[in-house]
Amino acid sequence: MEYNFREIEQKWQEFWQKNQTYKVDMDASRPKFYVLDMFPYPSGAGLHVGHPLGYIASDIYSRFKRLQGFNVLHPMGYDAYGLPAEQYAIQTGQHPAVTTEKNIARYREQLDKIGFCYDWSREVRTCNPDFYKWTQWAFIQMFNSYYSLPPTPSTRGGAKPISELIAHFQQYGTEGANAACGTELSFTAAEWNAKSEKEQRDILMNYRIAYKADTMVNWCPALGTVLANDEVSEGVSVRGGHPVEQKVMSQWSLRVSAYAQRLLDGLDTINWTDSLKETQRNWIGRSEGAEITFHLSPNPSPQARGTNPKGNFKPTTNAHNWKLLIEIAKELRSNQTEAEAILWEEVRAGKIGYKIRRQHIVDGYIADFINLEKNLIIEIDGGVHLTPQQKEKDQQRTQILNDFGFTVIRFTNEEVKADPKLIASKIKAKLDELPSMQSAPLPCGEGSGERSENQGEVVVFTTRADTVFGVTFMVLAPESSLVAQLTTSDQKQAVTDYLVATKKRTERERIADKRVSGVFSGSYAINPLTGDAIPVWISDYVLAGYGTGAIMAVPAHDSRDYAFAKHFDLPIVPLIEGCDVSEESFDAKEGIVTNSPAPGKEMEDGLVLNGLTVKEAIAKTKQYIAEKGLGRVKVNFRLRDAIFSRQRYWGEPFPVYYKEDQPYMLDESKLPLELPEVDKYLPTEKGEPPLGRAKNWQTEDGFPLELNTMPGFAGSSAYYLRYMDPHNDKALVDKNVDEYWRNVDLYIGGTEHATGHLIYSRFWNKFLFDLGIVCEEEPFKKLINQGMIQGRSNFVYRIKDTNTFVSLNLKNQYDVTPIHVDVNIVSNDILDTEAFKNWNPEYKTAEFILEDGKYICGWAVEKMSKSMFNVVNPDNIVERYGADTLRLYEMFLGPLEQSKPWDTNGIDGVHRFLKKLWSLFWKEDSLLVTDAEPTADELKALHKLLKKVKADIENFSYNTSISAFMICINELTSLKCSKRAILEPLVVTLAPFAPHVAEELWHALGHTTTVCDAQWVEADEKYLVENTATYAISFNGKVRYQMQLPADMPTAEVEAIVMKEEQSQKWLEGKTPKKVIVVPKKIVNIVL
RNA sequence: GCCCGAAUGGUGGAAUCGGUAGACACGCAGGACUUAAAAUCCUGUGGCCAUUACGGCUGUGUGGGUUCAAGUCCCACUUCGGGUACCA
Repeated sequence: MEYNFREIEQKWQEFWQKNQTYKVDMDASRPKFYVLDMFPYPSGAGLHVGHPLGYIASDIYSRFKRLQGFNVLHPMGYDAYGLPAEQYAIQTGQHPAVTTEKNIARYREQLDKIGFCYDWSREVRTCNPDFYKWTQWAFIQMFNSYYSLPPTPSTRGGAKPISELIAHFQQYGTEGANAACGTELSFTAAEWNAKSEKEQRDILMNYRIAYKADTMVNWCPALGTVLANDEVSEGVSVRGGHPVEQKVMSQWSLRVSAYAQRLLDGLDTINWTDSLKETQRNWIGRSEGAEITFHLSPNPSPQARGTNPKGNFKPTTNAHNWKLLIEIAKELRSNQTEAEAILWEEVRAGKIGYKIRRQHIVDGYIADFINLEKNLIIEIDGGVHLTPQQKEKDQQRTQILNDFGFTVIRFTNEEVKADPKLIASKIKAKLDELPSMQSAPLPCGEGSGERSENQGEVVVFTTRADTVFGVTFMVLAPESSLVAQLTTSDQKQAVTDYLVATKKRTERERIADKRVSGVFSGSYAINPLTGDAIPVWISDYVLAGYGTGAIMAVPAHDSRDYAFAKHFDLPIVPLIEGCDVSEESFDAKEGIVTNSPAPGKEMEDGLVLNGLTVKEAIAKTKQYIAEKGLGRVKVNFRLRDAIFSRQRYWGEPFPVYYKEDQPYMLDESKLPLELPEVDKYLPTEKGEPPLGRAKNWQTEDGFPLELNTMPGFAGSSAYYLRYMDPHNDKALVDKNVDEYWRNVDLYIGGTEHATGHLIYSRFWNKFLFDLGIVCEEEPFKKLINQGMIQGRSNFVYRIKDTNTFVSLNLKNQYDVTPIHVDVNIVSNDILDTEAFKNWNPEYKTAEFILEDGKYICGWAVEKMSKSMFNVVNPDNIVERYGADTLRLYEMFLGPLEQSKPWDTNGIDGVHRFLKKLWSLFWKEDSLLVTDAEPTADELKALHKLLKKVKADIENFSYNTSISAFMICINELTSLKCSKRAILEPLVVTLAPFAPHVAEELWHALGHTTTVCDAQWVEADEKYLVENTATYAISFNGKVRYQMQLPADMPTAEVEAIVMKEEQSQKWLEGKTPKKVIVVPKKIVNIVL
């Protein structure tokens, strides 16, 4: 009997289907094991040989576990929503549901041919309403939840109903609320209760886990849509080349950042590769540091006013006194005189038509009242001002202030108390007559009732608090809200130009680009530790989304700051003893601190870091700024909230409607909210997303429904739970079912998901865990990354301007153009010239210059893609060699995790292996299997294999286990062994790898039930004992000859024998060895 | 730019804990069988130099280092692949 793989494979695939061999049910009597593949996106191109790589690996593992007695859940489904289907729909007008359905059918057909042990009764598709119902349901739960932060570091926070937060606000306001939020708010219970429903809902958005907020997007007006960074290059869309700009858009987001610490901590509990965990750790990006507040220099500097040339300016505020004065000003504000209090009531909140501030610092003085628009200072004098000395001092002071461009008017306490309204009107009259100052006023100090804490200061986050003495400038992100506030009128044009330029660049371009760009805002800030005034710049190397959107620049110790400082000629102050910053910054966190403070700039009660190590200095600075109220110690995460809206058609609709512009959730009974039909898959004329085209896209009560849809990761975030209980319409997953299957024991998929899907689904699962829906906090216990299969392209070489093609090794004699040729008409790099002529009409008349009668093609490793003509379909391979050969060959190619090019060339080897295996059983039509007793050699060959294969499967080193099979079959073939006692365990061991041929041979051996339910055979060490060992005898590390010695010979004896050995004498050259090293059973090294 | 991987014959790869580099397979060369081809089987196959040898030298991307011993550990670099937040 021939090894007829086509017949065999078809027969057993039908058998498995008929017997429902792969159907799985809960079974409390057996331990569970859940093996999951990352489900595919069903693209129009069909499955290529790269896809099954991971599926085969997981299939082998599933079958192996089943042989070991586990109840194995191994499902498959489709990630069916996505951009390519939508793009195709836009181009062809075909409904994406139709093309997706077609693609899925093709995928399924291809998958079925490979003989996977999936339980297809559990299939899920993310685009099915009964699946996305639960995606929508989870979204509603997230909207109705907030994240309760842990009150102490040792306790843990979690998602809680938003109603609990509302109850807290009603009773206590924000005090003690401890909720993760977007911006920190502060209000009392009374204030909360006084707010309208709309105001309350607006505030709650700041706390919900699914919330709507303004975010920056790449907006392409011409396409009417938002683009990924991928789709934008040099400020224009990759598709069509239309201009793209950064735009603010209100979008749904998920508060993933609230889970940052738990996502980080959870990594320690799961069995993933270190590199993948490291990637996630970096992505989450926890940094411990400090937030430091830099107050703005309160009045425009001469430079900003244009009176001093650059480089020769003098800050108007007496910078060294700033820190001191701000404290006094605060104190004065709370201890103001009676007259000041009375007048304040008359002029505050713009009552006289001008904005008046009080206790404002100007130069070395604190002005009682000030209007910055017209630079008017109003002083209220008490009794002391009447003495002649004081009068003189006041005169001097007035003079100085006049020099800075201020007008000063004075009133006495008595005048104010007598008629405050009169004084107020006098002030107004004075203001009316004064001209407006050229420079825009700096908002600083007292506001007029609105939230004003952040006005007049820049808060930065730094992990290098120790470098605060080396801060020589500050940089704001272009998107920072402070930019508008801090830009002086002189700089307005330059800043505006810069912002326009930046708007064209995507975030990635900004990060990747080393070119330095930036613009001076015109304003100065005060370094709280040195009192120095430092310029505030704007540059796109600072990102709004990270930290506070502003940095303190320390050019001596940060390379980006260094490049910026060099470019704009800003000072660089080294802070580490002995470091050289003439060529580059010193970024390392090591060394002894100096220049902190610089000699001669010490302040009384000031911070001194000199002489400390960097580590000590960081700790000391943190402590200092916390104590002095200059900032606070803070943990910052790089992980951002996930933007959850897409302006697309082909995605899950949001279960959201709008009433008076406020989003509300649909009632759960209305789920699923099904995706409506639209006439075109394009944005509307108004620029709304495609759902804006849907008719009657509203609730029963007539409220409009959300027009955005959910992103790609929505459906993939909890699909592994749905497989457990795929037909449940009462719950995402039944509690008992979840408690049986718990979580995924083995997850196989590509590294490209490391920071997307694998973060989001961990977040999603933790959220469900907090709600008590699932019993495990981590979804994927063990994760293996499969490498990418790259394409191996073939080339033919056309002689220029002819239709003649020259073989690879002769091409240098001609002027040729390499042309991609379909790899499917090339075999072992030899072109099928007839097939080539028929491949493309253009080549119908092609002529060839051959070498040795063959046309040899060139080759290169490239991405597997249609345009390179290097796509290899698994169907073709299955047709030619069978599924078992494909399975073995994919695994034989190399280590699972490594990327490698697909090259069909080697496939004959594994096919030959299967034929050799077959010929151990069959010679023509007679079965060779006997019941004779196996010999020691035969048993050794088998048990070597059993041991190796088990260890290899557990290490996912499938390529070496296939080598082991080949070695074993080669040995058994030369031993002419066809004994049942050997072949039966061999078949069971092979069954996970090549299930069809194993099933066939299993039945040939007389079994009537499936080999899938056979029992795994364990290796027995007693057959593997070696009596002798081969020693490599080396001199100075170079192996010179080999020697067989008893395996249990003591090392001293080995040494003695080797030294006496004749061959050793030659290498010893009469010398006495300095040292002899004997490694038992391995090597002897003689050092001369 | 930043983060994570990878690099070994003509090719895919092996070497599991620092101990004989190249297992296994492809390809290639030579041979057997055959009218011939396919299939199958046998032999050889990292490079260089010798072939009188059961011979010598060299060799795991590059340059250094640690060690009796380095593909494996350390430092610096080169090239390639993946990710970089709206491809999936």
